[in-house]
Amino acid sequence: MISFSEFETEDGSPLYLQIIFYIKRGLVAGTIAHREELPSRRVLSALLGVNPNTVQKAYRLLEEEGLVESRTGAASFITIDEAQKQRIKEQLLDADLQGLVTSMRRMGISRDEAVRLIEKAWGEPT
Amino acid sequence: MISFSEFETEDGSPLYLQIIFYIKRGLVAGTIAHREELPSRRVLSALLGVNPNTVQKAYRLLEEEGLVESRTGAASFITIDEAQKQRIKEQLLDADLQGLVTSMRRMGISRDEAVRLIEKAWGEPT
Amino acid sequence: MISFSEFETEDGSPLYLQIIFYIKRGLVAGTIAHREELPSRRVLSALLGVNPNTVQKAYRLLEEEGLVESRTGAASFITIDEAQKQRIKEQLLDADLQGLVTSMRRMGISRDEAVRLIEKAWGEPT
Amino acid sequence: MISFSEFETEDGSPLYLQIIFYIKRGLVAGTIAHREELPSRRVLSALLGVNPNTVQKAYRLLEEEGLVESRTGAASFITIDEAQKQRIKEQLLDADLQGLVTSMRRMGISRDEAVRLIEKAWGEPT
DNA sequence: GTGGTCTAGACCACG
DNA sequence: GTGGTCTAGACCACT
Repeated sequence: MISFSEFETEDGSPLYLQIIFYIKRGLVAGTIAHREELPSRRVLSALLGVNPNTVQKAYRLLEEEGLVESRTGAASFITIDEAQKQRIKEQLLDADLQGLVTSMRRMGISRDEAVRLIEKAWGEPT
Repeated sequence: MISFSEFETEDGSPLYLQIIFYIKRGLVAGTIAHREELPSRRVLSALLGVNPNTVQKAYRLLEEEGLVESRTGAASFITIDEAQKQRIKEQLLDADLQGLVTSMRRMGISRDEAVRLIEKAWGEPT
Repeated sequence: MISFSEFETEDGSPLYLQIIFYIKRGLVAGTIAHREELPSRRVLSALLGVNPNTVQKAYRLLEEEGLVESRTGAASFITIDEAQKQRIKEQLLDADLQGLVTSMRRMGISRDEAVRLIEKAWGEPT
Repeated sequence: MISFSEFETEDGSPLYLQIIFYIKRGLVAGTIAHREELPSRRVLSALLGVNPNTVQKAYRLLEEEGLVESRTGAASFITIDEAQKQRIKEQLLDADLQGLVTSMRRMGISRDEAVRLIEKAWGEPT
């Protein structure tokens, strides 16, 4: 069963997207695996303190993307292969990196300065 | 007059916030200076292809933050000092870095790998 | 539920103010009572033929004045006590009377003539 | 020359309409007469503390209604006959009375109470 | 179903 | 030409 213990709501982006990205990042890291079960809508909504409809929307979109399978009466579960995993990883990384580089460059920060800032923000070299 | 030639609309974040961040990053970099004029609502809205009210909302929030002054019938302009500039720089950097580190860690990426990815995304060492 | 059957849009004054005044007059008359529900944004906007946001603006301003309470997902309702009712009554009457007297005096109409005109406009002595 | 000494800006209705109504009420009362001169746009705007464009808009609308004649290089002046005066009087009175009666009735005020309130607001029986 | 927010276009007063 | 306000429609999260 997927754990949402590290989930924390962030900025102003829609909650259902935050849930989707949380799951996708777990898929990329391998902490969420093929055939793994998703918490039920009711359980997850209680866990995250959001509305069941919001969870449902996230699950529905993941299902439309082919990453989740649902069968009435049974738990939903993850379905993913290596090709999809690689595609998602690139998507997520691209979004993260492009945003950061654009932002920092616009702020007049050099590449080396950016690297120092990131190393500092990262903390211990995990 | 502030140039918006490098502005490009992004993902799902609100347009008025994108305008605000674009201006703030210019303030931090020094490419936008104290007493510099902002494009009028009509001009900027036409340039960005958005509604004049969206631009106005961005300007109004910047005014409430004390970074813009507006007077009916006259152009709006920037007002900023070094202390504010420093404060904004820290805010923007914090937001950028925290988001990146959280996302990449969750994806199982190591610090050194992250640095390599950023250097590659940056391109030439500006 | 508050009825808006007698509502009719008037001259050039803002629609959201007309809605506010309509409700306030009902509060003064007692035809709208404490804890009574307001029609939802969608229902009232369809009824009056205006945009839902116009209704929302009226409700929001009444909420800021402490006369309405709203909670996401639930109906908005009236909250008023006798002191507020009295204060509103005086405000409304002052506005009505001052406007009328100023206008008629400027038109060269005498007090007695004004009274006759009002009695005639009123029709049956309700 | 028409005097605007008693003019005072009111509620939220457009300034150019307030100027128009001020003039129309003077016409009805006879304190503004046929062939009387209007102050120039510049003079009146300075007198009322509003923008010349606002005065111009009021004059233009009065001209379109046939109540003002302008000749380039000369002062604008009033042009009105008894029939027009009567028509305007009825229009203004209708608007005043209907608004008052509707408002007070909706507030649950009786006809006699209304008359007393008006007499009190009027003050001395001019 | 509910209210909250974001985006959009027209009108007003002002310099 | 400028900024301020009113009206409008779509989307989001919640009961």
